[in-house]
Amino acid sequence: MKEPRLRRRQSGRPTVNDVARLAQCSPMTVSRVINGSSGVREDTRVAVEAAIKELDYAPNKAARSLAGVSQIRLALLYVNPSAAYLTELLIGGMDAASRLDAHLVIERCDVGEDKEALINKLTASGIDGFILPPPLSDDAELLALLRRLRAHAMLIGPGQAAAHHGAVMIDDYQAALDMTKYILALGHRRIGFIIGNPAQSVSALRLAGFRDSMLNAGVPVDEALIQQGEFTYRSGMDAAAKLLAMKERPTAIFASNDDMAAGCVAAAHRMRLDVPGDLTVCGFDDTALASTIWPELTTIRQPIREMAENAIDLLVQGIRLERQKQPRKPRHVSLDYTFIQRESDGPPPV
Amino acid sequence: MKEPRLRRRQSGRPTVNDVARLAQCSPMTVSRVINGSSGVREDTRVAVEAAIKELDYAPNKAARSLAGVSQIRLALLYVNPSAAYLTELLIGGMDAASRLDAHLVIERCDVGEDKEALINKLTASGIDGFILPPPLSDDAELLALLRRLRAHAMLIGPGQAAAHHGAVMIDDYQAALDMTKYILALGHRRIGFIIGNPAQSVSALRLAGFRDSMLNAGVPVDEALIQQGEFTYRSGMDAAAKLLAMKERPTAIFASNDDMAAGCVAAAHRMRLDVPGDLTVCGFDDTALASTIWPELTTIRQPIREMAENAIDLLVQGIRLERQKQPRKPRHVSLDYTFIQRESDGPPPV
DNA sequence: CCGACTATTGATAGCGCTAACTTTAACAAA
DNA sequence: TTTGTTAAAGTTAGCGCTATCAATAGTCGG
Repeated sequence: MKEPRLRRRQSGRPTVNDVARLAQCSPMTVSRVINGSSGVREDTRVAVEAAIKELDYAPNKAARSLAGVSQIRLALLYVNPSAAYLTELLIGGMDAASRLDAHLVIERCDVGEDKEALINKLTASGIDGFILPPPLSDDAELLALLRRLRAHAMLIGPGQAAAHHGAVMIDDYQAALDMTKYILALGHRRIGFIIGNPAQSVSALRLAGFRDSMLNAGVPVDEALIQQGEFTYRSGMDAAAKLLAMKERPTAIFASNDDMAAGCVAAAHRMRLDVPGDLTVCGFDDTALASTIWPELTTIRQPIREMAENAIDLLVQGIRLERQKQPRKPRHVSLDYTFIQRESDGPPPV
Repeated sequence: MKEPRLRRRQSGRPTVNDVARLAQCSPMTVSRVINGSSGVREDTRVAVEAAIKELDYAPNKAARSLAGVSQIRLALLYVNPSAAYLTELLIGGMDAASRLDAHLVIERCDVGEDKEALINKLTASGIDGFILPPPLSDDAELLALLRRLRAHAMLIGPGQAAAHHGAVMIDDYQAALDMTKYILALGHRRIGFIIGNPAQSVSALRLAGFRDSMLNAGVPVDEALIQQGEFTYRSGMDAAAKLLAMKERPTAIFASNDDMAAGCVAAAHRMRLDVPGDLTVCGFDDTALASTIWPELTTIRQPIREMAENAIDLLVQGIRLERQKQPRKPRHVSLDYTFIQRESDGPPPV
């Protein structure tokens, strides 16, 4: 008679069998509960869930994937590796992906690139869904392409929610409204505004928020004080130079993002204007730059990390549902922004 | 008589069995070759390797990890989520980790935090190794702690290689030497230098590079032109303000990082000095800021992504070797930096 | 030339989970 | 009662890989 071989249970972790024993059912039933399949009586499900909780059981990922539960693979596309929000996006994304047991790949998608080829390559390599941060979330061509391919996609911070894709955003309009209201409350009346890159639809929203806030306050908008920028430092600096060269110059400038606001500060300094003594400057986004420069910028913070987490949650959920033959329905969520008051604002000079 | 069940081979991918059949051996032998175990005759190994290549076989990760090859888990610690290099570090790290089939977790390690508790928690949760970017790579206490715990760690860009941990770095001394040589070649003689945060040892290396380059060129160093900074924009601005207020002010300033260099530019602009017309400013690191502001900074680029990849490669290698009972020996590699010439330098004013 | 020994290779049995199929239970219809 | 029908739970058989042990071939001294 042979000796039985040595068991080689890997970790001390409980398995489906342990749970099954405790819940007095078969491992298969436990598996069904875990995967939320139908065909489990309510009381059985409760018993199994209790056992899972008691043992602090967590399914072994390798085993599931080996047994055929195909893993969800997501691609996070980016354009500019030094975009300030990318780090937070990655951290949030990786976190959510590992929590949901999805595989996340990061892929660069440059401006000039053949996007169709890239998407096809990724789809062919088994990518089930895409996360698109700005400015890709505003790339109509890309969105149309993804729609045509019936690919799952989740947009982060798009100006307007594309009906066919899910999206996670903040209320840019309301945030700009709030910021303007704040600047008005400081006593400013001549307020300059620098519009962002017109290709990104948040630019229009932020401008609308500014306009409506002025309107609400009954302060007429001097169109000369509204300058076009393109979200770059340089464009902010140039726009501010124009504004500050006017004979009746603004006492405050609200730039549609932090880079441009930093450019405003630089322009002001070149003209020997003190910020915030002679000029209030406010930004938008709370990127690293906002708290790097001096004075640190008063701005609006977007909860980037949380947005990434939400995007991945919803995307994974959507893909899982579709795999269970449920109809697809893109979800849109709006998260709260935060007003960050720092050192670049103050009352108008007397 | 029963019908045989449906096979459920998952993907079209070849398996060990396919390789074994082609190489005319058992799957076990294939496995041995894959894992580099000893005890396989040379000609057998060659045959198996050929078969692997022919079939373009890649082992199934889930199956291996299920079968007991324990996965390597690494933690990348960071302090400041908006540190400019973090994105590149993450991208490089994720890439390498997924290529090597290691699991990477990203963990924040704040300044005030109880590092011992954090490390213990991570170790307990099965982390096998740590990646430490600056400034953690210079945190003597943390390094000593890791050494005490006999944890694997890989430092990124530390000033001096800790003997007990591996490290990936560039030659900061040589880079500073090169930059200084470049500034000298432009014709500058009165060159200001802003030292970085003294707690990070790269600061001393960069200073030494500057000094030696001046020495080599036979240009005496005016100690008044060497100012202490702390790697922040504000400190760079203040230091530059002092330098530029001198009656015989420098015609060039070499700041030990980009944030400080950006501060220098701001200080110069406030004094109505043109950069580079009246003042040359050079930075170090090529962070996003360097190409955000105007004028864009001439600086030194560190190959951050590549450094992260190397760090993970070496760390995984070290851990694998130790698991095969080989002695541990920390490896240090030095990668090439790049000199990036942009718009912030020029000949001294006449 | 034989047994002891070593270097290779092979056979077997899982790792933890789930797809596919079978059985049992439960109940309505005939 | 018998039979059909369906819901719920159980059985079986792997997924692709490797640890462990068994077998085989080759080596060497006596």
